Amino acid sequence: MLVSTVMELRQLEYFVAVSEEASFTKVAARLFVAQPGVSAQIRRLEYELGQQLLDRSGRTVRLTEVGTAVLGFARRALDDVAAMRLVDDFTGLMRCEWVGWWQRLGVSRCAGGWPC
Amino acid sequence: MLVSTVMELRQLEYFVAVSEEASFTKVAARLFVAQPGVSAQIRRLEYELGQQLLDRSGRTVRLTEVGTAVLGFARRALDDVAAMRLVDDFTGLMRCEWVGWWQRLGVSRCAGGWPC
DNA sequence: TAAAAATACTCCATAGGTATTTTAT
DNA sequence: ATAAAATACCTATGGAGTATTTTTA
Repeated sequence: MLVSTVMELRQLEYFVAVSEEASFTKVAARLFVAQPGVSAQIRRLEYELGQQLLDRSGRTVRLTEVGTAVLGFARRALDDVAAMRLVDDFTGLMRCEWVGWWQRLGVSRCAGGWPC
Repeated sequence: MLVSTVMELRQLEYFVAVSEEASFTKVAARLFVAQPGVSAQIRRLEYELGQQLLDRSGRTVRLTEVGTAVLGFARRALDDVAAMRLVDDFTGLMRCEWVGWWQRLGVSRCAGGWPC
């Protein structure tokens, strides 16, 4: 029984992945973790938000209305974390060559203040 | 000795708080946790990013150049998570009355596609 | 009946607390 | 000397794995 939880980035990663794969099992394989772990983490995320994000009835997993809205913010949060990892060790500026690579992945937002 | 870590939202919260309070001890008091926990979490964050975010030499804690850059993305990630919690249970749309409150806190970005 | 998700359970990593030491002014 | 951060140590929570059951088309 769930009592209290603290949202974790891992939960957002799993949720975003499931929204793409439409399958807990496939996500588990893709992320090299066990399927029950994916189920448990996403369940905790839903519990913390107090809302059902995924519709598990039916053979394929589908996003709920709420899940669709939450997904956008989850992606943005993960994008921010990804950008955080691209800060240059020395200058504190974004590494432009990496930003290019990063943008090719479809990340659309620009942090502003970049030297590029 | 640190071996492997997974970034957590708690670490970002602590880091942002320390950047505001300029003190591990004050943040611990403000967040109702013990000071060594704050130290440990921020140390893990620095370890994972491979970069020093805070300058602890001197009486007051100061952001490094890198820390300043990372701080912006940490704030954005936490803003995204905050927005995630404002998705309406039923409609999947942002609760506008809450967005107003939220914006008053100084959160500047707009998710787009809001009904308001 | 076959697939996929949920549940039961066990174990171990680690987050956090208390106590103490180190460091810097 | 004092205040703040780091370190040491201990405990307990919970994250992840394996095995199994439930559910749905």
